Amino acid sequence: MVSVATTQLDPAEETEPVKLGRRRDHTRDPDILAAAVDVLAECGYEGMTIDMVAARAKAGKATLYRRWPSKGELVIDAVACMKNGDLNLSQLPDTGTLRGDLIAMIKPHSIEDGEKKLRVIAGLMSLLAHSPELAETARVSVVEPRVTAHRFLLRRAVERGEISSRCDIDNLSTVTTAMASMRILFERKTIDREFLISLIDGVILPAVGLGAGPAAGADPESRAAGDTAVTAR
Amino acid sequence: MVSVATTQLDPAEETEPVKLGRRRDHTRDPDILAAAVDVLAECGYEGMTIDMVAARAKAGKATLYRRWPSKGELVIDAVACMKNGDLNLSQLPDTGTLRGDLIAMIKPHSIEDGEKKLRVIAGLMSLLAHSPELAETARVSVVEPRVTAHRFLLRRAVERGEISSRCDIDNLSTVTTAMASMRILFERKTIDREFLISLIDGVILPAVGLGAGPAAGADPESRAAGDTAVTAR
DNA sequence: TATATACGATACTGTGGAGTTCCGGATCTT
DNA sequence: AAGATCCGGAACTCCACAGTATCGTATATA
Repeated sequence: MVSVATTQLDPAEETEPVKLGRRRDHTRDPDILAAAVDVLAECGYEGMTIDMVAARAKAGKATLYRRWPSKGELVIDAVACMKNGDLNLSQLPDTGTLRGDLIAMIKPHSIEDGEKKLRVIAGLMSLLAHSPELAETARVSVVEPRVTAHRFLLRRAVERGEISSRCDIDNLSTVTTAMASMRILFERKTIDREFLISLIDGVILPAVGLGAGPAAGADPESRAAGDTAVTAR
Repeated sequence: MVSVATTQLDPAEETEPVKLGRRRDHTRDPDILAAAVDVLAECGYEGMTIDMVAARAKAGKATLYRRWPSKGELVIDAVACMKNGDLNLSQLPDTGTLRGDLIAMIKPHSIEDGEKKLRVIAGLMSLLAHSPELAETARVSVVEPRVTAHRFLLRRAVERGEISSRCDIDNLSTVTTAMASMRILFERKTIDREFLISLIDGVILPAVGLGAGPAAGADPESRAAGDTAVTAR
């Protein structure tokens, strides 16, 4: 993480207080980091070169090195800036039923966003083992928000009395993200609405005792009523 | 994949039928591949050098290049040779109950083996996106055997009448592997017996309608009876 | 306007690793 | 025994990329 102090007028600071001449244009930092994320998603950490990032950001290579001391630091900042996805605040859906909430979380943009982030993580997976800092940054940016969202919905279902408090909320709130990661990273398939609904109806809901019959899960069309009503967009 | 034809006496073959002099010692191939797997698990694909592998296998660098045309081909063979784990044949446990079977699958050696394989996969994750061949080899070597084993146990439970045929066997047989992968790759924790049992009792069994009460899963100690009896070793 | 700095572009340096070549010694076939 | 081939080891070439330096230009402060 690089300290992005801009104009820094603190008088009690180092011996170089005031800067003359042209100022560094920090409004371009997000573009550079976004370019880095793009290249990371396509090429991985080792395949990514500083020239690629500079070219995609329409910036000079030297400019990047003026702002980040090394490729590694740039990548850490790039991964950290992925955190701001779509489900940041708890303005999560509240449909009154757990199934309605889970279905309402399925949004094309969120899927696309998640797939890209997973591709980025895949590209620097080999670094995670040797860089705990990067590993934690990646976890916080990619998996933690999704797991937290699911945990929130499950806890609300408990408070609502819809499901038992004895449910294994910690594990269940991780299932969807884990299964989606597996599908993208290992099976090289994409995530679609049908797959996510099969997880909800075949794993999550049966596991909390909300299966259609006892231990059901097949025939998801039979309950499409509460589905399409909620999932506009 | 390199063709490991050794003595090749087929008379209808190319114009160079018989080899004179010292023969290539193919009994050392497994050692070299095992060394490659070790280095891969520790350093990842980009961090692995041919010299590392040669040194660990106590072989010469030139020897490796006599047998594999490139680093990439060596890695593909190394990943493929990981397939022979412990649960290869269907000599899986048969305890009479699904829970007993799942618990009996928890063996320290299997866990250790799985963790190492996942570390290998993590190290070449960035290649999987651009090399479908390697991706498929990795999937077949690491995830497919475990998912297949779970699917086998679940189907047997269906045939036994223990669980409903409407269970989502495809998804449920993937859950444990997906959750374990997530835990190792993202959370950097290790897999232990307690975690796997929490998956069985908190996710799998409730999802197939075998929860203690409806939608239970906590308090795994309350059913330790069928547990320790089965899991010797 | 004068000065100082940031900018994009390009050329340059240094390094690490893939792949090759050569060597003396060992091992096989005939 | 003799020739052919393999072995481990080490030196070598080649190249891609991280990081630096330079230059002409653009834009800020004073």
